[in-house]
Amino acid sequence: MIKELKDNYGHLFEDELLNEINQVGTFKEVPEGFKMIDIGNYVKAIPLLISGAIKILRQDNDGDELLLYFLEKGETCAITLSCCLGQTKSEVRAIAETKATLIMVPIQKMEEWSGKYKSWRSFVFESYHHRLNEMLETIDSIAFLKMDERLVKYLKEKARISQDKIIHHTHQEIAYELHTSREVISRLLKKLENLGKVKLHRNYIVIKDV
Amino acid sequence: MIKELKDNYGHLFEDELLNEINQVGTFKEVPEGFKMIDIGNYVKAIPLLISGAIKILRQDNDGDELLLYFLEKGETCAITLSCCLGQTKSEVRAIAETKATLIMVPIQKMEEWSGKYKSWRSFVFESYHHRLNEMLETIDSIAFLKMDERLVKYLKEKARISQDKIIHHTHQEIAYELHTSREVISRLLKKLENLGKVKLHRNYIVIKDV
DNA sequence: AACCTTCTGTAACAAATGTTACTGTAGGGT
DNA sequence: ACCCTACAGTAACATTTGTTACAGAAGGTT
Repeated sequence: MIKELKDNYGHLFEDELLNEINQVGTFKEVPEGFKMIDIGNYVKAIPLLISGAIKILRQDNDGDELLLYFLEKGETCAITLSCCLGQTKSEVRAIAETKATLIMVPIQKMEEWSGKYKSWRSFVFESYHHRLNEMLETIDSIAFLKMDERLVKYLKEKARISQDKIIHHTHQEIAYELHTSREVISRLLKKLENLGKVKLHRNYIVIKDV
Repeated sequence: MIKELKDNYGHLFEDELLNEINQVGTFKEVPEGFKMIDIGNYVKAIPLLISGAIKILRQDNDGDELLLYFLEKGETCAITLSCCLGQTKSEVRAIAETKATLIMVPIQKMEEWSGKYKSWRSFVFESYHHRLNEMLETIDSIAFLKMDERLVKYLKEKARISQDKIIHHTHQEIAYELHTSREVISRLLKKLENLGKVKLHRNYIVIKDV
């Protein structure tokens, strides 16, 4: 484990802390689509992402979903950190967007390391900072953009995260994540296809020029 | 100053930290409507709110606004904390919603106290936690609620914050904060009036039963 | 090949929100 | 008292988004 840890977090943490993480952390590999945390779950460990991506979703009382943002390698989930400290239930759902590898650190270490290591504090604060900005970005999209613009942004982001010009999602799945209906997505995708920006297929979409 | 400090933060911080805050902090009183931070500003001090409320607004490139949430007494602005650490520009605007009093702490103390005082760390983490949850709440409203529901929620929140059944805003001002048009707000307010939930007047609205 | 399920395309319509345009009026300033 | 300006009311219309309904195609299963 020490190698992946060093590669991804070596520039952030001092050797002593890396060693501690190595001792108490457990390595974990999850497949695409794996549900890591659901709404209402208690969080027992802090995930440090080594590879892959995790999508974070919000759900309202009627079961309507909305994609909030992605976690990528070298990042952790600030909402999880937040839950650890307050011992509160998760307000969001986390699902592996791609196959992912991570190191799970017991939550007790959180407070201990915060007092002991400046680099850990910086990491935690930086995570919060990053996450707040992602949330602002999400709010901007929902509040200020029309659905067609949101869809384009979504397709770009998905392609970037998976490093693939091919988006393996049905229109229905996209509709869930953007919180709209399948027909609306079909309609807008068809417009994008007519503009030559995408090529539509059954179960996947090829990004051409967005 | 020590009294207000003790009253509002005494249960959170140990005496030693309270004394430090008292020494390096400066007391500040701002009138309603005072613009405390604008988008693009660098943050030079951390505000600890003693009384009153601060509203936090987001703005897009076209100048369109959106109310994010309020800060109340005993709270600080996590986005500000975040800016302090990263030395980045503010992504939001902060305006006094009511007359407010606060203690301004130089940002250099932030890191120093985080290592030194567990209570300060808890306070900072708790602020982030609270703020992330407020952001989720805001996202829920924009994503899942219709404008009429958002308006009702807005009126309730304004009344609670100002502790006043009378909302001193024009329809245009409400429209800005909810990011819609004046006509839409007038139309929905009129509906609420017909339902007996509010009473409309020029420049103010009386909340009856929402 | 025949069948079945899931996905996509699309039209027609409904509802919500945004825009334009104009009227009346409250309330402050002179 | 008169005028002026900002605010509120409202109708008519445009646009966007959501809903219903159905047809047809892709692709796997038997």
